[in-house]
Amino acid sequence: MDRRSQILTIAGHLFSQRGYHATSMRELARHLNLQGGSLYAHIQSKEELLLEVVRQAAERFQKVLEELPSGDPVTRMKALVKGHLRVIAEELPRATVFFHEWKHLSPPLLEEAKALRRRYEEGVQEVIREGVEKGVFQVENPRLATLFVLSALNWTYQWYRPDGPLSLEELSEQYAKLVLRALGVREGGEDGEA
Amino acid sequence: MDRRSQILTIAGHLFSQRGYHATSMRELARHLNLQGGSLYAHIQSKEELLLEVVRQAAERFQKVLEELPSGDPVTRMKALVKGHLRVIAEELPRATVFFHEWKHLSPPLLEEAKALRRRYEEGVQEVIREGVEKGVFQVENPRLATLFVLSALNWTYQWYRPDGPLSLEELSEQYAKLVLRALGVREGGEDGEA
DNA sequence: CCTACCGATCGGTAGG
DNA sequence: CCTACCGATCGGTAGG
Repeated sequence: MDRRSQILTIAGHLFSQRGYHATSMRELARHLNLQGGSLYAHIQSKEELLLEVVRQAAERFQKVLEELPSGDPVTRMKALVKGHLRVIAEELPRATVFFHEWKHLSPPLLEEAKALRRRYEEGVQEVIREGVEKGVFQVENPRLATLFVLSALNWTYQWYRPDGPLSLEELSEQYAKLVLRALGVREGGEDGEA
Repeated sequence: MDRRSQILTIAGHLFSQRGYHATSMRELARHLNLQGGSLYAHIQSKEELLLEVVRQAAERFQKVLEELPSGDPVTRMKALVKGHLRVIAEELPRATVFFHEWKHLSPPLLEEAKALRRRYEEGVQEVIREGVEKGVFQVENPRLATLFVLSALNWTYQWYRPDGPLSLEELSEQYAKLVLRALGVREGGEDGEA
């Protein structure tokens, strides 16, 4: 891992824990055994650092959408829920920055962050819309259903901890069931009762 | 509204928009036509201000729990969803601070904020647990179901805007249906189809 | 990657 | 509630 990647990783940790504005460049430098000013040999500005972390997270989430299995909407939705939760589990700091700290970017860079988030949300919306069109999902308002699902998914970064009581596998299995039920899918997938 | 209440209201707006650390006391003072130092005639510290805003929001959310109708779990859950969304609609800045900015408090005050949030979350959990015990809600893991519902509810402050396409009434009606379905309640409440 | 520094701004206080 | 101020810290740069 080159120096710049190291900086990005530590910046992700600090931004997610303390928040963007509460993290100073000197503090970041200290974690890398550098002097404050030395950071600027590798990066342009604090804000560029924030955007870069957002980009890394966006890439991971986007990959989940791209690697979704083709097939019936239930299978796709399950894979989406599991993939989303896996990214959060594996990339908690970056995911946190993606969900929150992006707001502290200012106009030129802010637009890119918004676009990255919008792109992902539209991907989720597409999966749901497909299911509705095929009559598999039964919801009155697909847009609202999407917001509901995104809300349930996104907020998980607030409470999910890798060392929690539920394994990622169990968690995402059950979470997928809850999502599918909300979307009006009648019980009885591959594996039985509810 | 006395001066202190005004300060708290504007602080809520600024903290929710720019974030706690990105809001300076001078900026807050400017919005109140004061000099920076004059704020300290009414408050003790910036951090006390943050906690106070959290307290105000917590009070509103807690009131929703206290005023829940007694009766069957479905009715109670519906009222909870509607009440929660109404607080977010009516108190968006304070709600935002309650959901996010509280993290920037430090240890003595932080504990109180955590306790306020925990109390509300346990209230929600109780409503769900009741429904499960009475056999009205059908979920494998009540704790996880609670986290799911809280996630769906809490994240709404991120996208709900009072001037959006859906009225609060329509929104919360449909949101309640999605929540109830996720909790395994079969269709057909007071008002028909899905 | 360090040393040394820049101007700006921060939260908060004293004294009136 | 204002004026005037405190020490600390901020993001970033020059020059090596």
